[in-house]
Amino acid sequence: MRLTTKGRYAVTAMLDLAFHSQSNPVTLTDIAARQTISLSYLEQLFARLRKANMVKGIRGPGGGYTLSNNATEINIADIIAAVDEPIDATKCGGEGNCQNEKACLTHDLWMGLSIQIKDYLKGITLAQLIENHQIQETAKRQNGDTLKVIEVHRNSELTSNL
Amino acid sequence: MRLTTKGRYAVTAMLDLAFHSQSNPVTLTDIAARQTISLSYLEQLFARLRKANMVKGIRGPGGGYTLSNNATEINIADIIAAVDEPIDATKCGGEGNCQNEKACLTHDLWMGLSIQIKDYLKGITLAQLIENHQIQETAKRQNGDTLKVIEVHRNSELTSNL
DNA sequence: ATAATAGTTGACTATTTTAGTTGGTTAAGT
DNA sequence: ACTTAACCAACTAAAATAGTCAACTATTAT
Repeated sequence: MRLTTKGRYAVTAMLDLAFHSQSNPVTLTDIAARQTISLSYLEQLFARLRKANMVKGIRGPGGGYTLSNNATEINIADIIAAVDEPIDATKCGGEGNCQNEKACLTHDLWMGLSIQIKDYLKGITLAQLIENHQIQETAKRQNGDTLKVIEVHRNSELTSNL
Repeated sequence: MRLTTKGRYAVTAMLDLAFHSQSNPVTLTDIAARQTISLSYLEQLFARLRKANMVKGIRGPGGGYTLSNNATEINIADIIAAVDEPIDATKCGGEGNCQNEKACLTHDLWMGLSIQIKDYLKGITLAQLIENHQIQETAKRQNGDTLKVIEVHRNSELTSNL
């Protein structure tokens, strides 16, 4: 699992799409303008998203893109995986043909962590992000807190969960 | 929070260090050989890790690097942050001087997610990764399962936690 | 003292990825 | 027909990643 600006663009664009494609398809031109991403770069990203069957393109006037599935079905890990082709991560070819066991050990550890991160992002959907945000917005309005609204998440269950 | 091969190298090297620097300092040459990372690239990474006060360099014969703190005190997010200078993520300068509220909205959402990921990685220490791995190793020996040992983590608490 | 070890520094290079550009073709609506 | 907007491919610029080279400095063993 890699997490680069490319993936961020994709997630941002998908979020934008989830927001605005409730009734009508959304054009890439609109997303490009709103999110300040170049149209052609968006085209590249959406070519991959379409291949991964996450969005549907509708041609012609009034066309644009819509989500293939409900926003509750689309998780962040899949979006990132769609645009960001994966890297092998293990130098030793994947299935440890590495002589020294200890050499592979840390690769192995990283792989484990990588899977954890992926699982974590798999558990977050577009719908959750949006809904969560709205909850925060109302909370913000209620107590007038300007910042650190999001800083709530404590991962105390992690150890027990591993 | 970004997650690139650079960060992976850093985490891998730190894991290697945590393993081997129990009694004696570990040289970058050793780590380079074990993890197949070029020595000079490691030097660059460790220059940053040292500045971030995560490792101590010991000069002269028998020298090398040791962890500055106990492996239980070192979390993954800090390692990555040390080598991977952060990007702004928001086009609108950070403190939303963006005219259209909706334009900022998705940036905002991404930022929220980014913080979540960071918090998540902050909760994982080198010691946990190693310990966790050993548990899995014994489990692997016990029931002879070759693969998908790590695939345990389910994030059902996520929604409630947000 | 001196040699060996090993960290420290900086400049430089190659490769890859990211981001954007240009210039089209194809499908659908009016 | 004409417009709109997806779709497609090749190409380019800029940045990040990964690695190289060479000189230098601090430490310690002999």
